[in-house]
Amino acid sequence: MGRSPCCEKAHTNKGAWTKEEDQRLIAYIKSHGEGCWRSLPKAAGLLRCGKSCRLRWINYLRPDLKRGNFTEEEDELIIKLHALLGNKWSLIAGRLPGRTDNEIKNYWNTHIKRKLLSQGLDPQTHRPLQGGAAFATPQQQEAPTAIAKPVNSADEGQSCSTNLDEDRFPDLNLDLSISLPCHSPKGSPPSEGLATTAAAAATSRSSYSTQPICLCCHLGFQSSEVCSCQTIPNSHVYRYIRPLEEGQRINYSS
DNA sequence: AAATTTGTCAACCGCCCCTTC
DNA sequence: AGAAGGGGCGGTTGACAAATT
Repeated sequence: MGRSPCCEKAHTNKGAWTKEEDQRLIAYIKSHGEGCWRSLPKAAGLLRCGKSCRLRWINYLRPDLKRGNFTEEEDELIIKLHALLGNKWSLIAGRLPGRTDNEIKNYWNTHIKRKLLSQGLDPQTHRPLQGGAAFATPQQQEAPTAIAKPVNSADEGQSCSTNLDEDRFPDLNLDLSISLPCHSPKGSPPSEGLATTAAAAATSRSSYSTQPICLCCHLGFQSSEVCSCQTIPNSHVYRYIRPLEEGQRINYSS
């Protein structure tokens, strides 16, 4: 019994994608859209596993990808989001438009981990390593005992914010009970946008709150260019983060 | 210049969750 | 209600490039 394999492995290519395969995949998705990944390879004339096609598209071929080096602002956002969410790369990626979970995961493992270690921080817990007093971000340096507790499976979807956390980490609200507005007119779902879908998914099992929540504000970016919650006329519309324009920087000054 | 080490990142693997029947 | 299928996620691997010896 058991499950059938996701594809016929004997007749599929593996390894690096060729330009021709890329072109085939792009052309197919352009004309048919993203659909059933399982049947896509055959339909597109590709000798690839459907999962492989999906991964290639999402991580490399998608037109809205940002590419290029991570900015300092993105660094800080990743660190803060990781402190909140743990290794939930897809959720973190959802707050960084143009970045993929794979890209962020790689970046974390190759750069940020080392950066945190050099600052005397445990990359997993964000707590100071033995006897260390260093902190990850300039803002965190202002709260030398602040510790962000990563979400674990037990408390995922529940509020993890405490008064103690708020005292320790004034600029980083750890309340993860981000949720859909229960008073949303006609029960309309959160609006479009990359950033909203992940958040909605992350909270789909949690209780509903009555206040719209801006993740930017929660992460201490409320006065930055990134945060546009103040300017959104419809308070029912969730815009956790606005994509940075090319070369745009977050203004930390408050 | 060649050999070795280290770093980076695209891609794969296996598991889990959600949806459908 | 439960099994099966499909998509998505996180961890890991391996190929390649760059740096060092």
